[in-house]
Amino acid sequence: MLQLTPSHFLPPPPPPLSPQNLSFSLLQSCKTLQEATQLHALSLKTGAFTNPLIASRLFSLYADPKINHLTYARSVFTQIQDPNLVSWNVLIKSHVTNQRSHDAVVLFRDLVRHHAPDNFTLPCVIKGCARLNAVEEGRQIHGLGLKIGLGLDKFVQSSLVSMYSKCGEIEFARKVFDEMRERDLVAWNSLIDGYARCGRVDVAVELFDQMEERDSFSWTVLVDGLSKCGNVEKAREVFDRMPDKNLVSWNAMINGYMKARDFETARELFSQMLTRDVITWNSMIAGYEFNGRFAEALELFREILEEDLRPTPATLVSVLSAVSGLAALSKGRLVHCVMVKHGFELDGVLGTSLIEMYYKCGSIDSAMAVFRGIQRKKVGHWTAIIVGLGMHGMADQVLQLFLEMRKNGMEPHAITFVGILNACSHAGLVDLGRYYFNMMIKDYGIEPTIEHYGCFVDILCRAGCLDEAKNVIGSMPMKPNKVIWMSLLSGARIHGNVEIGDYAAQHLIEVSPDTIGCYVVLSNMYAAADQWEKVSQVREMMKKRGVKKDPGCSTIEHRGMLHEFIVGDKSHPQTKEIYSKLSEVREKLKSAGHVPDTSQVLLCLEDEKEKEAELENHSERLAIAFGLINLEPRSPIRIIKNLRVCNDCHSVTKLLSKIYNREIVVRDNSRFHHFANGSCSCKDFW
DNA sequence: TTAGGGTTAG
Repeated sequence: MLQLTPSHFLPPPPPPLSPQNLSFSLLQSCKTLQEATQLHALSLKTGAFTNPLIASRLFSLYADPKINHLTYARSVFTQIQDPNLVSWNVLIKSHVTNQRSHDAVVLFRDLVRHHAPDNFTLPCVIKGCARLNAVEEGRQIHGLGLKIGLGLDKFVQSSLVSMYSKCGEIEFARKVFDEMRERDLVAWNSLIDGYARCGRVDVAVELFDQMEERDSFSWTVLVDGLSKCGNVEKAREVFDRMPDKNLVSWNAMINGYMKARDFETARELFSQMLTRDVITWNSMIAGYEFNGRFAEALELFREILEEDLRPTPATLVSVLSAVSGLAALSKGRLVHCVMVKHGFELDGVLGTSLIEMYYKCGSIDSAMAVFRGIQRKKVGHWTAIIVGLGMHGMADQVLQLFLEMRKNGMEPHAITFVGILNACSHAGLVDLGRYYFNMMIKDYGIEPTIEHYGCFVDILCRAGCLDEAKNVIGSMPMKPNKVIWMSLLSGARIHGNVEIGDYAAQHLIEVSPDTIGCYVVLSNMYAAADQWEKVSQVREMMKKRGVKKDPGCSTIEHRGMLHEFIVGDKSHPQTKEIYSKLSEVREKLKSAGHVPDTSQVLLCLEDEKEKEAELENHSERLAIAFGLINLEPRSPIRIIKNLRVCNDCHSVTKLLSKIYNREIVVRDNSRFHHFANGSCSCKDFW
């Protein structure tokens, strides 16, 4: 709080106490936002605000890094009559420092209508271009700088070296660097960073060795550059030689080890660190998450909370993604609580992450609730919920939301259409799929990517339009990938077209000989067509190539713990109860008239009884039995499976949802199935 | 009245 002491009112020697003098004197001593707003109010009350100098000083105060209130700064700026170049520079700089580089560049365009920019303006806006990766705009500003005689200013030049380096235009960076009359450390460091970023580590090291003087940045950019290029050993050598290791270089090393999947060494460095910042924690968490080590990521998040550190949005993005990977819904709800407690806004990327976490954990209702609660929804939020509903097979709602989205003036982008096409595919909507595929191209001018083709081909294959699918594949401007051939193969299996199945399998094995799914589906297709000799051939091929079928694995969460079951598992402490539940299930299914569908049993079991027994031990059955035993009677049973659900498990789960009057949600390797009251949301297309 | 340009996660 600003203390209004008598000296503020009676400054010696006594000039006349005009509102201007009062304000100038107070503005100089002002340090906090509260003081600034008090002065702002005072200047409005006394009329001092109408003086452009007072208004400019007040504006600079709001933009000052210590106060940094961009909204107020902008608002005051608009009220300054003819703001001078200094005020413009301050405004642009504060936008760049507040991650609003796009606005900074737009403001720069306004500025040049009123003033010639100076050697303060250009480095700022060039940095903004670098942040945006807007090399073309940067190049134009470079040209402008040359035109107005700022081409040899060392700040302008080194900002250009940095901008070109960050945008991957290393030759231009080098050119500017070579033209510099006075190359200081900043210019050298930027260039080394540029060479390291584009993978030319040898040049980076050479430049580093040539330097007469180095500072901590020089060492750090080299350590980081080497780490990023996957040369973690060399990075460690430089790091070990580094005289005063700073926090950034430790963090860079951690990232290097994480990238190299050397978790032990990353962890070792982490525990050796005497001081850590939030980036250290984020690097560890993101590293674990990126490499699929979700439980370790969540464990570190728990430690962050225990140490009373404030997570950042970057922390939460990684953590939510780790939660999704494990489908640990209750942990996800806890993270959501932490976000609410710390007052994180959901208007940006965090809203998207939260929506994704919920639908990937099987709770589309919570995903929808988050979506509805976001005040200023952006395209990313609409897209996330559309993709989520699509994965949950809720095509009607997808199409309804798509309409709503467009009514709200939102322009769908390429991924929105991936979500829509995916929904059409899961719901078997072949005509609508064609309609939206064409709408995307004609109405929105979006070039279909391989993902769009993947969905579209899948739509056609599921609906049995196999010849049309084959034609679309032939007309694609890019090489079909394994997803596309896999769709055709699966479609051929579902619709019993062995000829097209053979054709698809041939291409699939060519593109991706290690795709296990290919052999499984192919084998299932031959099995269903009673071509057992071919089934054996496929098995031989798998053996020869060393391809093994991943064992089916299902997980279920109970009281914050994840329980994992593999096919035929007998390791769970509740095994006895689980198998006795399975016997009960078998009886109930039998009385409901269920006949086991053994057509997809890959094992060459001669005996029908053996085949049936194999099905009964499928991992999701064990998980469902566990859920029936342990979960509250009315709570949904949510299961995550690593493979595609087999035909028989699908029919069984439908029946069980009716027999036990339970909602069962199964996430397989590509989508969700909501089983309730004897039917599934996928309408038996999957 | 600005005090510039260079490093780590996402």
